[in-house]
Amino acid sequence: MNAPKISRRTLERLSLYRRLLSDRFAEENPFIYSHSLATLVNVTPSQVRRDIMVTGCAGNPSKGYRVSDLVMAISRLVDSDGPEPVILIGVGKLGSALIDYVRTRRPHLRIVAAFDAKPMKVDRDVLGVHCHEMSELEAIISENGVHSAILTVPAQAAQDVANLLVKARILGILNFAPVPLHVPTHVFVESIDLTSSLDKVTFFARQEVERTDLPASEDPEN
Amino acid sequence: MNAPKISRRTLERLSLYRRLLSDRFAEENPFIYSHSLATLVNVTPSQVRRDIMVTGCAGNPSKGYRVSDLVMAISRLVDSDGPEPVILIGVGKLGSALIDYVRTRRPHLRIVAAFDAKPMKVDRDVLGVHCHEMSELEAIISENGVHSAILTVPAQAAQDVANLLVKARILGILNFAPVPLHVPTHVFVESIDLTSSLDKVTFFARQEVERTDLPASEDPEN
DNA sequence: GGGTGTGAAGCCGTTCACAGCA
DNA sequence: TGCTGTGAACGGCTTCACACCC
Repeated sequence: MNAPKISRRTLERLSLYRRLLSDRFAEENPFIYSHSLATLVNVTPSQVRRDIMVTGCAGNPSKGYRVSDLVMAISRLVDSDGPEPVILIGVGKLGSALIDYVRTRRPHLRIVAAFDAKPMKVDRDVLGVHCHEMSELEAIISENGVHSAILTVPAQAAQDVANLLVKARILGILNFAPVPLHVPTHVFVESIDLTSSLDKVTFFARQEVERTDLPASEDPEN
Repeated sequence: MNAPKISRRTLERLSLYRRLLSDRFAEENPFIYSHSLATLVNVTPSQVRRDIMVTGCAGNPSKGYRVSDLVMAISRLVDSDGPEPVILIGVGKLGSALIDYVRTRRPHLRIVAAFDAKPMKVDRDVLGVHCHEMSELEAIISENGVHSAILTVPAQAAQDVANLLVKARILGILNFAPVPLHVPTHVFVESIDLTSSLDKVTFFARQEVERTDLPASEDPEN
C-alpha cells in the first residue's frame, strides 16, 4: 500500500529508539523532545525527527512526542503482527550464545528450530531449542512460515548454507560468517563481521595513540 | 606523518579483502584484477581500486594486483607492529564465545585479560584467558599497554564500565551492549547491536514477503 | 585491448533553516 | 517562546569516465 522506503540506517535507529524509550516507559514525564532522545542515542535532533517522520507518529510542538505513541508507532512499523519465527544454523559457541540472547532479550522473536551439520549436535536441545539435521531445513522452514535465518556456521560452509536458505524461500539472513554472501537481490542480508569490527577498533584506537603520542607528548591528567 | 584519512567503511572492506585474499594465497594465479576481487566481496571494481589506493599498493594494468603485495600492504596499514593486546569485559555466554572466536580466528589479537563484576566468575580461566575483578582494570590496562576493549556486559552496566575504560585511557571500544555509549570524541566506538540487526533482518524480509505476496502471487519455481 | 589510477559527477543520508503551530 | 515538520543545502561515500600504461 504505502512504500515509505525506509533505509537500513533509519530502521536501525528506530529499533534503538524503541528500546531506549521502552526502558523509560512510565517515567515522570510521558513526553519526550527530539533533542532529549537525540542526546540519548548520540544523534542530532533533526535526525530523530526525520526518523520519526516515517513512523507517522506526530509530535506536539509544546510537549514533544508521547513516549507510548512513539513505541507503538515504531512497533507497528517494524514488528510483524504475531511472534516472528526464526531459525538458526550452526550451533557452535556463538550460535548457542545467540539462542540465549534472542530468548532473553527479544521475546517477540522465536527461534523455532536450530540446525547443524555435525551429527553430534543433532537431536539435542540447546537452551530450549531443538537442533535438527540439515536435511530437514526446507520442510521446517515452510511448515513454520519462516522468512528469516541466523547464520552462524564456519566461513567455508556459509555460502552453501546460504544457497539452501535461498532455495527454501528465506528472505532475510543475519550472517555472522566472515565472508560475503552471494544471494539474489530479493534476499536481504545483514552481515556482522566480527573480524572487520575488531580490526576497525584496534586500527582507530592505534591511530589515536599515534595522534596523541607523537605531536606533543601531552599527559592531560597525570 | 601521513594522514590518508581512512574512513570506517574503507577500513572495513580492506579487512575483508585481506581475509579473502589470504585464503586464496598461493593459488594458481598470484595476481588478481579489481573486478575479480569486486565479485568476491560484492562491490564495484571502482570501489576496490579506491580502497586499494589508500594502501599505496600499485597494480599492474596487464596483470592486476599481486595478491601477496595486497595482503602485505593492507596488513602494514591496519595491523600494529606486534601482537595487539585487547581486554574483554563481561564473561557471559557472548563474552566467552568471543574469547574463543578471537583466539581461533584472529591470532594477531591477544586477549590479555578478561573482567567480570560477578565474584563467581573472577579468578577462573575462560578458554585460556584469566578473569580478573573490575578493580584491577586500570592497572592491567596500563601494564599491558592495552588500547582496545571488547564490551560484553549487560545494558545497564555498559555506560559505567565505558566510563572506567575511558578513565583507564582506552581508545577503542567494541560494544555489544545494546545501548549507545557516551564517550569523549577521541575514543572510537564500534557498536554491534544484535537487536537492531535482528529487527532489520526480520523487517526487510517481511517487507519482501509483502512485496511478492500481494501484487501477483507468483511462485517463481514451484 | 583491457586494466589501473583518479578527477569529476552522482547519489543518498544528514544537517540546516525556517514556516507553522501549541 | 520554542519545538515540530520538512524543503533545501550540505557532505561524504560511491560510481563514472577517461587518461595513462602494460
